Amino acid sequence: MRSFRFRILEKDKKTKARVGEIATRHGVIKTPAFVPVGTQASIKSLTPDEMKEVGVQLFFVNTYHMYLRPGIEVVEKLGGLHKFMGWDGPIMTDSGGFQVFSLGRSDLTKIIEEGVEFRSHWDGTKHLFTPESSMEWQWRMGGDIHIAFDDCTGYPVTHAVAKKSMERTHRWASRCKAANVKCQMSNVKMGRPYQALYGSIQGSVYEDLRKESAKYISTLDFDGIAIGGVSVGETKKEMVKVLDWVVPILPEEKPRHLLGVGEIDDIFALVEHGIDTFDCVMPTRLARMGKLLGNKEIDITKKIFAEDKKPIHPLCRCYTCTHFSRAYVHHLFHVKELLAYRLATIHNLWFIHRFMDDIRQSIARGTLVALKKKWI
RNA sequence: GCGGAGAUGCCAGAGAGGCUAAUCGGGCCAGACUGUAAAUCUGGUGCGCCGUGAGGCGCUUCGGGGGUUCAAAUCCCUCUCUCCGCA
Repeated sequence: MRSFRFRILEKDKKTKARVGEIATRHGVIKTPAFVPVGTQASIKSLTPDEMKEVGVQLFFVNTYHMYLRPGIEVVEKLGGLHKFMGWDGPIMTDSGGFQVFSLGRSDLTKIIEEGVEFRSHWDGTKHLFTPESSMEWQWRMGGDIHIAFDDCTGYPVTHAVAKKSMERTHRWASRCKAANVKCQMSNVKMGRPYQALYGSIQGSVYEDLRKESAKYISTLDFDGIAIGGVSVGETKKEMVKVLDWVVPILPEEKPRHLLGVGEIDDIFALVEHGIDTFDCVMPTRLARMGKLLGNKEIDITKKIFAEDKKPIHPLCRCYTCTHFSRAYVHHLFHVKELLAYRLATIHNLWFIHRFMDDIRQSIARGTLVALKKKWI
């Protein structure tokens, strides 16, 4: 019995945008949805109550980080991710594949056919990650949606390198699928609910590779498709081209996730291409740097806000904007008070979730194009 | 009043004859960040000019004034002001 279902509710006539619902055993996700990143089982500085209040439907936890600390066993012993962190909504776990790229630049990883040898960024110890182990660990942590372990191709790379990397991702995808089948069988035996798995597409900025990857991953009967290897240094135009190539090949009825993109100006492009969910660290990271989202992004650390009585955004209804002045938030940043990061994160996530509300509504009403004009 | 210490760029604080237009911080300004080794990182921060660039040139700066020296934030004299002890 699959406690995972995706339904398309409305389609935009002018673009490929669609409104839908992903049903998981921990709740329904209205799509298109922004997925904030909570790498270490925490959206930095927020409590689960605050996450809810701000509109988080689903967020992203990283297997690599959780494996190193506190360790998969600890999470398991504490009853799985949901219980461990006190969040009862849907959770998506990433495979650790991105760390091939992000840590790889500092020589902390070594790719072999078997998987990836990681050097812990905490203490330098060596650890082997394989498609099978990533699947098992994600299964044991008990997230609702898992991502296949892929080889995230860097940028720029030659066609030959990208091809090799993509082919490895494909072999690993098959292994992930096989491992996942075993996990699901265990779930049935143990009376545990079904956990979804998304396959991951690579291929860098090469049309033939991207198309090949989209076709191959689509054949493996994943519950959803993730597009990876994007926002690794290529231009925004190149990223959009990848979507142009890939999305038409993907099965209509499966949810599509784009890995690692989500600046405000990207979101229209994603949604118009029929992307259903996308995760990004940007709103939370920018918040911690004092960059607050709005019609105009402001840097609250600037001196001009030192005595500004106005809220961050005049029309915003978030907790931060309804309770505090720019001057106060500026002060908190200035003295590095922890509350600064929290208030800023609340604002940015509230903002982007309201923005997604608008996007969903405008797709349903057929006014997406108009909304985009208003913003861009 | 006596004795002692000190006055350095927006702040704080090094420097004790040439390598100093002046270390390091902070502040300020600018930039970066997209499946988080990120409450992070990078750059700029006297004025003017030349060079695409590396860089170069000139001027004005280390409390005020005056001196010594080829050369002074650094040595000497003096004034002003601050601080600490003792009265």
